[in-house]
Amino acid sequence: MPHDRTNAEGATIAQTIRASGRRLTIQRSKILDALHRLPGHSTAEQIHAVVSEDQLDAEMALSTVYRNLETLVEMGLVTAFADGGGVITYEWAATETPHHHLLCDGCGHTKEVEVEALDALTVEVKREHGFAVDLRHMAIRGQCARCQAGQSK
Amino acid sequence: MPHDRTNAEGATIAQTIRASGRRLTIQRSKILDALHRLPGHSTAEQIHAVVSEDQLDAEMALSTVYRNLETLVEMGLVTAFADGGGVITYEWAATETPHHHLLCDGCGHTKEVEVEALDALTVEVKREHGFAVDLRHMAIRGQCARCQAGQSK
DNA sequence: ATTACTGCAAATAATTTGCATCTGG
DNA sequence: CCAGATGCAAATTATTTGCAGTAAT
Repeated sequence: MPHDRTNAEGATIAQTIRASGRRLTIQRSKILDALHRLPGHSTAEQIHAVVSEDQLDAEMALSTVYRNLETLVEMGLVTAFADGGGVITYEWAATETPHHHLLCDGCGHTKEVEVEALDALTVEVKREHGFAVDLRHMAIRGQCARCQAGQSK
Repeated sequence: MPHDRTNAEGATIAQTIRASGRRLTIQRSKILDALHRLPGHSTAEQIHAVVSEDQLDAEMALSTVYRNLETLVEMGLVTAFADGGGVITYEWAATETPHHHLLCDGCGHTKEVEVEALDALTVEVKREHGFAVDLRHMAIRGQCARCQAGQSK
């Protein structure tokens, strides 16, 4: 079902997983596939839905999705991101284009953008505090243009 | 018990609250007091604890704390901030010095800092996307110096 | 054969909500 | 007096965990 994807080091994901003493189960494979196919950030529920879509075999347990996501994050294959509402979203780490999130407090909408100033920020924070910023998790909150105009709460 | 604090517009908090058709109850007053006294970001539980400290009268319900915090956020007197773990922290909005949060994904520690590059970021995002960044909610995630060195997960 | 992984159901944790009662203005 | 606020307990939501059975290597 998953067709030999490769990671940053050129090894297949399957190899990477087995090399860490873990197993490539059907469910893990499906989750990997879903993550790879889904565009942006997805919740565990969404991933579970996608995975349960091709309902040829039995539905997988939600807890299995959670456990796998945790494992994959641990392995660095997936990144987790908690936006402003106790909901965690996951994303395939190899997604090439780094992007950032404008999160509107007014309407709740999210927009993904590239922000040059973040490079400067990364450098500054590293120099001043020795802290290595992970831009993939950067949520920029505020008010979108629309919400600033009409205070449409 | 609370001694006529004033908000940005110079009106007393009490006036501001009443003007919005709300009432200044004893519990609201205590919560306001706690928020004002507490230094940084506090969870609902922490605020509840502080408020229940001066145990002269009955303990207030946790739900009352939550409801009040929601109301105060709505009124703009308090800001809410969700860091990376489904936990919301609240803070008195009038806290003068704007600061930002370095959130280490390794050890989970938070450090508050000032980052100049964020001013540039604010300008850029506003110009390019018309989005008004709210720096009070800016969480910068990554790895602190310690965790980068020894990968003490 | 091991032992990691899965499913299921029950357990948490944080926050929300329904409702009868109380109280500030 | 009466709408907004409170207390309490039950309900949600998102996620985690224990355990016995299943399957990947």
